[in-house]
Amino acid sequence: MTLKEPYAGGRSGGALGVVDPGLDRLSLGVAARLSRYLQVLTQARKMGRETISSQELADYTHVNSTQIRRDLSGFGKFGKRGVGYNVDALLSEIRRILRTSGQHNIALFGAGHLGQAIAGSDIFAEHGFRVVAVFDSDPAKLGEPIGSDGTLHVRPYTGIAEVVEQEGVVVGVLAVPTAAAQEVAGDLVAAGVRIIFNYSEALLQVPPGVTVHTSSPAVDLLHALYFYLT
Amino acid sequence: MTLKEPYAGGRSGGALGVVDPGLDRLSLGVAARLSRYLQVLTQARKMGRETISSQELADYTHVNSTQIRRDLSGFGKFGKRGVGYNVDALLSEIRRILRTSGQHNIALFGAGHLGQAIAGSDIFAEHGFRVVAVFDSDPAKLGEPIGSDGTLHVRPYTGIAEVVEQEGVVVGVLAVPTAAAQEVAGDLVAAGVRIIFNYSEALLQVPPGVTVHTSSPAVDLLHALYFYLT
DNA sequence: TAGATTGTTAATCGATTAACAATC
DNA sequence: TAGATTGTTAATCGATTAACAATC
Repeated sequence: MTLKEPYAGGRSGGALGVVDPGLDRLSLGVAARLSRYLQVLTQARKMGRETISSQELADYTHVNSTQIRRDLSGFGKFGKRGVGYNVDALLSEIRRILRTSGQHNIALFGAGHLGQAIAGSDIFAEHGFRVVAVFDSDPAKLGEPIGSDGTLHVRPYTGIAEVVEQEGVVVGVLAVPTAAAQEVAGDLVAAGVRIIFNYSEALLQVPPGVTVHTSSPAVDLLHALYFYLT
Repeated sequence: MTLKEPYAGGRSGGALGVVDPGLDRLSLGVAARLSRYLQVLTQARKMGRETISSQELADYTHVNSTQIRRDLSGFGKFGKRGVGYNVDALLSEIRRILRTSGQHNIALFGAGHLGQAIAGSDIFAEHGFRVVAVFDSDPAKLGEPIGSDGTLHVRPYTGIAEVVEQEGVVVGVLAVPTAAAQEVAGDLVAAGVRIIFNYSEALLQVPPGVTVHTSSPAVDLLHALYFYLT
């Protein structure tokens, strides 16, 4: 590893020696960890914390504290020895590194319990994402208000392509029954969406170029239980 | 790496050379991946699939196919060259390796949207876990049926310790508002629970020896978005 | 000053990847 | 047979960990 190459997979920048931090492309691992730090910092700020140490971040994220210091030091010297990191300042730095400024629009499918839990979360708004449409094929739910800000209402499951185009949807979130997931995924792909979040258990078939991320609260819990119960 | 030591972190067994597979303790990484294979296999079986290749497993889990073959070959030769793995047989093998036979009881806190989504999931029953109690402090919800089998009803938020003892609860799942999470966590710890799943955004303070796993559907989505949107 | 914590190096470990013989 | 896929090795890469000087 050369001079100041950030510890970030470093496949770009290469021979320059000095790399403009924040312009280099992040590796998946670094991006994932930074977003977890961001989540803890956001919560720590709400709790009124002014500084936080790498050890505390490690306790909350289960990422090694040396790893955390190394991740951060690749982009600058954000901490104060003997004190820790300023919560507000570090939040800003990580937001800058992750380029969280952009506004990304999400379409949600399924207004059942999970869909309502997701639509009602204020996390997205806090991080620059926005749920712009909620679809459900149950006529009984049509028009029902959903989400926390009172502006969203459940739409019928029609006209996906028009909504995707008009609202600039870049991510489709599937909170539908497993049996319905493949159909919705197909419609999303046809509408031009390239990122799908699948909270069902379905094994989705999508063409190359479309990314599917599958996870659900119950499956997550299940995976983690294998860790802890042995 | 010596003779037949499974590729599994291998901190036990050591000099023996031949290690009884299935009795060795799994590393965290291997256990996590095996449980993901299990999830895909379970779904593949429901879809009527008889065999599956390491490449297909890789597509669905985003784990490298060589890694999958290596994970599995540490415990035996389960595949057929040119064909792939038999879904049923591999399911049994992984279940045996993960010792999924045990019955583990879960207490759920919060009967809101997320709580109902979790309680209503049939994943737990499929994998040998059981939600034995659901608590909520909202009097309007008391006695309400919850879950898919009709036997569970929402309990008032009292007598945690008694329920934990009588029902043999080993895991507490928090699907409560962020502001309430710390109080419930404290009560769970006092009742002797050592594994807590936190679906709120709270940064929980727990004594040493207690494991907290924090994640929520919305936060998961957020983390993953940083991958795909750049 | 004394204690705490960062920033950084070095060593080790586990995961990823490419490659390919074995074999179904 | 020919094609496909496993089981396995070797090389590389990224994560983890220990250690510690720098310094707040």
